[in-house]
Amino acid sequence: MYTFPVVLKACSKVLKIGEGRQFHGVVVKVGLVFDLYVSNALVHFYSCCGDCDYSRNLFDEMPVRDVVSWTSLISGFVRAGLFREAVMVFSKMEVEPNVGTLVSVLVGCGRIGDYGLGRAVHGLIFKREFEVRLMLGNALMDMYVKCTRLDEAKQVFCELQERDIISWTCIISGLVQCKHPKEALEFFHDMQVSGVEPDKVTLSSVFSACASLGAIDYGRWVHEYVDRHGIEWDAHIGTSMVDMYAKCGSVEMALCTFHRMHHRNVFTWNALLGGLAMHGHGKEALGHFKQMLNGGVRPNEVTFLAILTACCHNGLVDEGSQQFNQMIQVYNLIPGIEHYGCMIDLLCRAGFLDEAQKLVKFMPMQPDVFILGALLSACKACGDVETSRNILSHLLQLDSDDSGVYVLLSNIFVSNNRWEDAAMVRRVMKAKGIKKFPGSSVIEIDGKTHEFMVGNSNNPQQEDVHLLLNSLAKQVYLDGRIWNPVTAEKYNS
DNA sequence: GTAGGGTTAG
Repeated sequence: MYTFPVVLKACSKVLKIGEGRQFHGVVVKVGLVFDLYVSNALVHFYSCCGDCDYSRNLFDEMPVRDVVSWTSLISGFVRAGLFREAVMVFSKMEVEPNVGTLVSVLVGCGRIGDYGLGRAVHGLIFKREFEVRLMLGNALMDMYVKCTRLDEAKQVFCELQERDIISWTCIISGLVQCKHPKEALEFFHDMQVSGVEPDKVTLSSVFSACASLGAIDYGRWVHEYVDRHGIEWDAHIGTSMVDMYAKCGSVEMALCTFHRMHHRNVFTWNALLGGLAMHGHGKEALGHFKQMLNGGVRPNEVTFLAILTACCHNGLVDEGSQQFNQMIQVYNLIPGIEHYGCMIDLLCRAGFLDEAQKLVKFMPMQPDVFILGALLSACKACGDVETSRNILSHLLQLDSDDSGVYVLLSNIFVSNNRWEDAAMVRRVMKAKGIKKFPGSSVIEIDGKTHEFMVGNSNNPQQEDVHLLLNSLAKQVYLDGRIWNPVTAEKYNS
C-alpha cells in the first residue's frame, strides 16, 4: 500500500510527469485510501510539476494538514521555480514551520531577492531557538548571497560551528557573484587549508573568479586539478572553463576545451561565442553560431548579444542588421537596451551616425550612458559639435555619474575650440561631484599580478613599454585605415 | 518535504 508515495516521490525527484499522473490514475481506480502520507506525496508531486492550481486544490481538500503538507507544497513550488507562490504559501501557514520548511522558504526568498522576508525568517529562527546547523545555515547564507548582502552571509558563515563543502561553495560563489573574485580565491585557499576537498560545483565558481581576474595561471592550475582528481565534466564546469580561457585571452584553449566537452548547452555556446566576439574573431563567431543552429541549439538573448558584438568588432553592418532582425522575427526574442546599444555602437563605429540616431529614436527605451558614449565617439570622429550638444541634454536627464562620457564631451568641445561649452561640462561635473578615477589594468605573469595605473612611472621597463605601445598604436592606426569600411574606400582606391 | 555552480554591449 505504501509503494505509492515512494514511487510518487521518485517521480517528483526526476520529474516524470506522465508516469506520476498515470500512477495517480491507477491508484484512484484501485480505491486506495488517501491518508496524510499519500496526500502529502501527491501535493508535492503536482507542485513539483508546476501545476499550481491542481496541487493547491488537493492541498485545500485535505481534511488534516501537518507541517509536511505545508512544506511539500512550498518545496514543490520552489522546485518548479514558482518562488513567489512558495513564499505566499509560507506567509499563510497555519502550523509551526520546521527546519525543512525554513530551508525551502529561504531558497524562495533568495531567488526573488526578498531580503525583508529572508531577514524575518532569520529572526524567526532566532526567536524559536532553532539550532542553526549545516543545512539551515547554508540556506541562510545562500539567501543573503542572492540578496547581495555579503556581510550578513559572511557573518552566518563565521558563526557556523561546522562547515561542509556546500558552506564553502556558497560563500565562494557568493563572492564571485557579487564581483569580489579576489576574496573568493582567498576563501578557496582557506577551504583547502581546512581540509574540505572542492568538487565540480566549487571549481566552476573558482573558474569564474579566475575569469574576472584574468588569472590564467591560476585557472590552468584549477584545470589540472580537475583532470588530476578525475572530477567529472558537466555543462556547468565546462562552460566556466571555456569562459575562463576566453576572458583570459586564450581563445585557442577556449576552443580546445569546448571541443573536449561531451555535454554542451546554450550557456556553453554563449561563453564561446562571447569569447570569440570579444577578441575580434567575428567570422569565427558567426561560423560557430551556424554550427550551433545546425545542431538544434536554440539561441537566446545572450547568444545574440555575442553575435551583435562580433559584428560590431568587425564592422559587419549588414550581417549585424540581419541578425538583429532574425532575433526578433525568427526567434521571437525581445531586444533589450544592450542589444540596441550594440547595434548603435556598430552603426557609429562604421560611420553611420544618422542611422544610429534614428535607431535611438525608434527604440522603446531611453538611451543609457553606453549608447550616449557610442554616439559621442562617433561625433568626435566626424567633429559633429551640434549633435554633441544635443547629447549633453540627454546626459543631464540621465543623472549618471559616469565620468567617461563627460570627459569625452569636454574633449570634443576643446578640439573644436568651443571653450565655453567645455568649461560648462567641467562645471556640471564639479556640481554633480563627478571625479575622473585614474584608469588601471591588471595582468598576470607567472602567477604574479601586476597592476598598471595611469601616470604611474614606477615600472622599471617604462621606456620599453612606451616604445612598444607607440609601435602598436601605429600598427592599429594603419590596420584601422584599411579595415574601416568608411575610410577603406578612400584608401583602397 | 530540506542547502551550493556556468553565458550578458565597452
